[in-house]
Amino acid sequence: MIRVLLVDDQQLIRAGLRMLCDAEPDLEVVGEAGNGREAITLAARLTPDVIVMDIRMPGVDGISATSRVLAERPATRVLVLTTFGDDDHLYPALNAGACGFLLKDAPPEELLEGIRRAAEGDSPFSRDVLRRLVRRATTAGAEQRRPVEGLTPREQDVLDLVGEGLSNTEIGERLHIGVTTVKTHIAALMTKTGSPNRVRLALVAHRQR
Amino acid sequence: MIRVLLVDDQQLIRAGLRMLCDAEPDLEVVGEAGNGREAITLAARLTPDVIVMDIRMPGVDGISATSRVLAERPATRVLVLTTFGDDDHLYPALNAGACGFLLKDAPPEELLEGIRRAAEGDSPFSRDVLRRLVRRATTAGAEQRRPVEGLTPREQDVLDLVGEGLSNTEIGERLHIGVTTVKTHIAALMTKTGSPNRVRLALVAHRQR
DNA sequence: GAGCGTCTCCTCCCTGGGGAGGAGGACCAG
DNA sequence: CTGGTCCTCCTCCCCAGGGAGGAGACGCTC
Repeated sequence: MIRVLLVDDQQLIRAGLRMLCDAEPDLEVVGEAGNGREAITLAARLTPDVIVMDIRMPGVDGISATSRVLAERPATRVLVLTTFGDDDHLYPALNAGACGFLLKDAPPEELLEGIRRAAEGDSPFSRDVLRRLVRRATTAGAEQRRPVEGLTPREQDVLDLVGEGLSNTEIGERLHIGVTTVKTHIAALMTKTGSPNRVRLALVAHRQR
Repeated sequence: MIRVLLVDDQQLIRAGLRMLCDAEPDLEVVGEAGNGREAITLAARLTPDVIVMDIRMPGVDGISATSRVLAERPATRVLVLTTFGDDDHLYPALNAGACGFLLKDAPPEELLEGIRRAAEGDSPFSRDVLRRLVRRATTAGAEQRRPVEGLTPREQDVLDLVGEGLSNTEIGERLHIGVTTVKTHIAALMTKTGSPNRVRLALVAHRQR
């Protein structure tokens, strides 16, 4: 028997979710909360297995409520159920410790299955939320190394140090070369990378690593 | 009926997978490949719905084979099935266009369910692979905003544009303020953030977002 | 009203960044 | 040997960047 706490500011939605869960033999709705503050107190008192959590709520929102609840009882599974799957809500929710993220336009079976999977320790995500997650993880990983073709090894050294935020004299000292030499390399780097100023060059250095 | 192509260099595993799939009424194994090269040619000839792809193979590996296959037929669903769930394989595979990533130590039902979900356009992931994906996406997302205490809103505006690599005059034009005002804000930013020069300031801006 | 913080802008000054152009020495391939 | 690339360094020049210091205007709170 999976003990569920429903958190949503619209009682109509809460009622719908409760009916949905009550029809399942393995799900038991142990309580309802209309905002984040109620959710925190009810979670502490009722110790549910899974919390179905809305994000946009008056007062304490679902993100803060999630981190507060998990600070008290880390074993609780928080499943976010919200209308929009935008990144502004997704990543803060995951950072707060939510185990899954479903959209309200999903079919009811997906929610019920998501609650069960959450209770089992799995992480249920709606299809396009998962797609967004993958894209973020892969684009973050794709920017690992992009060699910026055509740089001489010495220019690469200088570029790295520019990316560290060093001045020309500091770069010269670090590489044991004169300041004018550093300037020469930097001039070459700027033309090669098409950077109009030093800060852009530093950004290129960062994008590259 | 879901048409499946099995790709793995060990024929014992291929045989096991084939037996597994043949026992299912909705799955049909249309072919087997022992390396990436075979996989590419067979995928073109057999046009399977789902390819179950191993990564470590002699000759052309599963990553390259995946991108080659998807370049020809983008609608193909490639489901990676491998022994180790390390990041070295995961992100290249996703970048290559794999739709899912399962581990070989998963229960057989998970694989069968994964093939069905892949065919439906979903993205099946093993539990700990998904956990790794979430962690990467969130740690990448955790660096969104770290407010750098004590900055006025206007200073924050200027800091953002410095981070973009704009010059003082460009910043002034963008914010509709004079260059000297920009200088004032930047001076404040440098003392507040402890940056000795503009590039370091830009790095602070980037670390913050 | 006094005080405070923020935004705006000013002047004076000077160093460092950045463009243009040249030059010598080391190395390697044709 | 010659031509090429790369690294090194030079001069001349200009201006954007950056420090110091002051000041007026607005809006807030006490």
